[in-house]
Amino acid sequence: MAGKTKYHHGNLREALLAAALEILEAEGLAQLSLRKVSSKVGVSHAAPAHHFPTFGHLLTGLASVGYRRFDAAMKKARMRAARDPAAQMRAGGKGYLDFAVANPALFRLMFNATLLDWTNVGLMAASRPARDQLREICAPAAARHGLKNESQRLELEYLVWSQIHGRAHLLIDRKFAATDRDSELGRRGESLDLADLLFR
Amino acid sequence: MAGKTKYHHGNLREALLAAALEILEAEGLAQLSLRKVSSKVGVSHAAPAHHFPTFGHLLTGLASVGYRRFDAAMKKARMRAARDPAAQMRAGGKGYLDFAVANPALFRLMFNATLLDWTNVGLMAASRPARDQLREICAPAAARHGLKNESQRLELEYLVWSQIHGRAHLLIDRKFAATDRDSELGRRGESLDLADLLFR
DNA sequence: GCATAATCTTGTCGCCGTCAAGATAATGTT
DNA sequence: AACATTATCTTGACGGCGACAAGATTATGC
Repeated sequence: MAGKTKYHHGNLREALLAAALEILEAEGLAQLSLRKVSSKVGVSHAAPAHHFPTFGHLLTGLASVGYRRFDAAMKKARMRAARDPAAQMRAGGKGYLDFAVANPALFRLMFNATLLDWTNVGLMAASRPARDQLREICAPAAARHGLKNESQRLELEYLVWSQIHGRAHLLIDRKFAATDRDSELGRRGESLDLADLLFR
Repeated sequence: MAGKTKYHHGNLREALLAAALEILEAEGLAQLSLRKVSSKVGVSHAAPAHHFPTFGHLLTGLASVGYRRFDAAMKKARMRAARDPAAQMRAGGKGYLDFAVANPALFRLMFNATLLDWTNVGLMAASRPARDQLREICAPAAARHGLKNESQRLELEYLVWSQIHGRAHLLIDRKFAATDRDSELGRRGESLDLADLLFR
């Protein structure tokens, strides 16, 4: 089943995704191509067609893998943290940032609406758990501020999400001063923290 | 000087940038190509080479144009607003979001570190004024919170910047519920605002 | 008026995504 | 067990792409 010189690969779809992920983070999205992925896996240039009809389908598959790892990174960070609301919010943010810094090209891809097919059921399913975690993290803060209607609760989620999402983007796009990046000052937030402002 | 059938175009560099901007927002970055821009302007496929040696140089030129308009959008929004610190912060954010929503593809390009040459002096110069506005907007809040050292002041700027930058990205990547996008609820922040938290 | 440089065109190359047609292997049916 | 059907992979081709080279045309400076 895992032979080398077989006409049928046996696990081509996953092999293509793995190879594509390596190329994506090593060389960037602009250097990612179906033909390069194919040759890395050892199949012909047209082999991916049956598993990924177009290049866009491959990107959507990559994003699905990314969202599962993204969700896992946040869950892991939160489990290591204390259970109080502020600590959970900070831990979720830390997992968010750690993932983005470790997989910058994948992170950009996952949040680029123009490159992905968001009608794809696999992508929708893969991205839902991370979104649910955001809701869990924000629920205590919403209660703390007495937000009752759904729209107010949503707006708080947008505030928290925006802050951490923007920090992730600015970090991977090198918009923070080098000294702060290296000392993780821009990564964690020392002097002023959104969780501080929300829970004080 | 503005003749039609001249061997020398006369203003090719600006014409290429203008055509590229149209294609970028109309069809997206993935559909932007030197050859398409060339044919839109009416020159040969190799004409841009002297003004933009590679495709990356064209993107860097586009980003420079973008940063100038970006700075102007924020300045305009702030001039229309009241002079108190909270109003100035909200107005700057509104200009930020308006620009991103009006030019989503350009906005993504401007903040994608992997696609641009940030050693380019034109790009550095074009991007500086917008960064300076962020400092102006945050200065009153830093004083309000008694932040003295440079690193604390910087960290506050990162907090404010991250929040608005993340909101811009999430907006253009359609991460906010449709009802909220349409009613501009996700765009402005009704129930909870970072300026509220900082200046209350 | 002439040399020099700047600008644009034509032609070519290899890489790309995509499609078509055919080869090979796995699966299901009897 | 034999056979048909389907899934999977290969080879070949097409046009579009960025980049480079060589030559044509125009502007600039002496």
